[in-house]
Amino acid sequence: MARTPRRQSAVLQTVTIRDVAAKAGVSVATVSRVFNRKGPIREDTFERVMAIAEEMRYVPDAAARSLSTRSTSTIGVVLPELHGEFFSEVIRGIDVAARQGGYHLLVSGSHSNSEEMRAVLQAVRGRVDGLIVMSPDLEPSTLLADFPSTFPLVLLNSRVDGRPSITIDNSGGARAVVRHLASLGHQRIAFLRGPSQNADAEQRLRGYRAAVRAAGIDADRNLELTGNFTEESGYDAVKRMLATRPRPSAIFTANDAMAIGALGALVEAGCAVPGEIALVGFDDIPIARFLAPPLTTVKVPIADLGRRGFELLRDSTTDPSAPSLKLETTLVVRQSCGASRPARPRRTKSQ
Amino acid sequence: MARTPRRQSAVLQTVTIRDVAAKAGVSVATVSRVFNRKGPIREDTFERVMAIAEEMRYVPDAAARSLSTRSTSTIGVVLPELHGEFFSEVIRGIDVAARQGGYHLLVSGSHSNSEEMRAVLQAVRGRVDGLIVMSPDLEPSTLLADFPSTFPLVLLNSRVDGRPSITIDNSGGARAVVRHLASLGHQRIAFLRGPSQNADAEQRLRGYRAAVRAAGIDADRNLELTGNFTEESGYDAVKRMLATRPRPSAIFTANDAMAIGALGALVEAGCAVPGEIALVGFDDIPIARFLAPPLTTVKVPIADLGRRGFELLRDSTTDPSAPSLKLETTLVVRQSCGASRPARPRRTKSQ
DNA sequence: CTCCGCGCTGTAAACGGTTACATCCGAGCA
DNA sequence: TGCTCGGATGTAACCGTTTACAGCGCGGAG
Repeated sequence: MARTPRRQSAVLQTVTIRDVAAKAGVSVATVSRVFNRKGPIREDTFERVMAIAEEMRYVPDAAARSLSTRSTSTIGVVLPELHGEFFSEVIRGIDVAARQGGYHLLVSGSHSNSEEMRAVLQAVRGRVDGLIVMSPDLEPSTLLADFPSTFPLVLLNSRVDGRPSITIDNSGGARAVVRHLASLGHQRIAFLRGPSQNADAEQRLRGYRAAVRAAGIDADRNLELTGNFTEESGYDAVKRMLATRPRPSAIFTANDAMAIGALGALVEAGCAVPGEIALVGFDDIPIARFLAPPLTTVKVPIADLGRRGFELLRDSTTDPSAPSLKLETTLVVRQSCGASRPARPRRTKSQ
Repeated sequence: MARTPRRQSAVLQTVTIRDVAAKAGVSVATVSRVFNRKGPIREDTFERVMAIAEEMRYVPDAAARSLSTRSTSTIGVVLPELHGEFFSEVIRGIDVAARQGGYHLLVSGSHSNSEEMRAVLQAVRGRVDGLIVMSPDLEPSTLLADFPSTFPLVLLNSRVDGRPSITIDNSGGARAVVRHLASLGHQRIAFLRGPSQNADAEQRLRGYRAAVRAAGIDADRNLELTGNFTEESGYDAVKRMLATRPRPSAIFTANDAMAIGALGALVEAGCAVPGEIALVGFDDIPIARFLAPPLTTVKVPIADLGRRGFELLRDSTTDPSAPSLKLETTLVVRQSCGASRPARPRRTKSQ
């Protein structure tokens, strides 16, 4: 009862390891050994197999190899968003490190709610050897509940017990800003908060509060304005704030996007920056230095975040000691804070 | 001679379709049919298998499925770069469309030279069902040489005979700019070129030339300045140009990055924009509207590029008629061209 | 009552590699 | 010459699915 052998979907390569073996007059094991440079192979056998393989345009099938090996050589990257300077920079950081290490990247973004996020995590798992997850808004511990603790996984910008993670020194950055402004003589420094469920936003807030207390300057809770990381919310918050008295002499926004909005509101109100009110942001997105005046802000090492994330993932498979680490942030003084300094625009990305 | 059975690398799931079948008292075929909703299955069998699978936390193995099915459900995305607003927006466009269609994204970027590019294409192939490739600088036809013409593949922003592609109406956009400037009375419009091996750059140049000729205004070849899409090159070129006479009354740059550099040079020289010299860019990157003055430019539908790319790829597998298409660009008039108009900043990305 | 057809399910052969173990072969040695 | 030993290679089980085909039970037609 001859079965009709299944034939592949036309599109992919037709030449298998068996074809190569037959043509080279060796066994499949030998061909496999040649391709993986494993086990003892005679010089001339090696050459011959390679030549034939080349000639036949043989490329090992990734799926078959994965099935046998139990390892895809790809890692998954799950971000809340794919769009924007910030995330693309993270991905790039991971990409260069990963490719160097012989890994591919399976990315996925745009998961607003946790249902979607969970689904994506499930789908991606099984196709990857490890996962880099960034979930600033959603509580990650619940999302990761049904990942065995042995599954290689590193978190970016959030922490879960027992999982390695890479975070940013948000608090330190915020403290540096407040110290800097205080040293310039500011007594009333307003803080424009980010969304309260966002971990970064909360840490920046805590840094602000700690530094204000430490500097012994005005700690009025009315100085804390609410925003949600969007430019619009920055505009609105500052618009409202300008109607109140006494005004702060400086505004520190929890991210640069809100600083842009804030700047719009200030300019609209005819309020000189930094003359009447100084302005400082957080993130150092590329636009920051093109604002008028160029924005003083906190630089976060975004690409590093990605690179270190990959490295940590790679290492965590061999050494599960989970050495989470925190990356330094640095204050970038431009002109919006009042400590003026010239700045010639530098080269940026094309297109 | 009992072989020691191979056991998986500890990390991944241990429960296979056989385990589920055994526990549910059915055969593997039935479990498979339940999971793929294929073939006739009795209601109660379906429920029981599903329940057991859920309970055992069974997740089908992607590699095995791929091997059997000859289809990963992922598509590859190869870009020259991953960083920046432009590319991240392309990826996002692809991502949302792909996820909706049940596909995953394998991305790869940062290939400066064609050797690297070729290697990446090889590595990615076999792991994906199709490929979306963007290679504005490198000649794509040679890169794609050893891809059988049946391999599903679409090109972004470049064309190769017999391959479906999505391009942007660079020429039309450039013509619109020149027409607009001419209608404002400009007689001498300089053009700041992009790198000559870049296809987009060349098309924009051609559009500029055609429109200048059509408008019957000054077509002096000295009006064509050389640049390479970087901000720096824009700065340098305009700096040099300002030393010559007669000056143009408007500068049209082949992308926004160069416009930023150009603006820097103009401001530095005390040259009023648009008062003395009008300025127009191309791309409409997000920074564009935050420049002082806000930059008039050509908006290219970046996310569409990605989405349409995916759709074309999906369709091309069933219908290989390769309906390449060209996306419209639109002129966005802000203030740098002299046709003033107010603009309230709108909401942008957070963080 | 027999036979047919159909709905549901089971069996086992692929899919294309990797790799444990067996085998072969020639050199070195007693 | 017979034996050992190790390097090079072959054989075939196994990775976890999908799916062609076979089988079974049952209701209705003849």
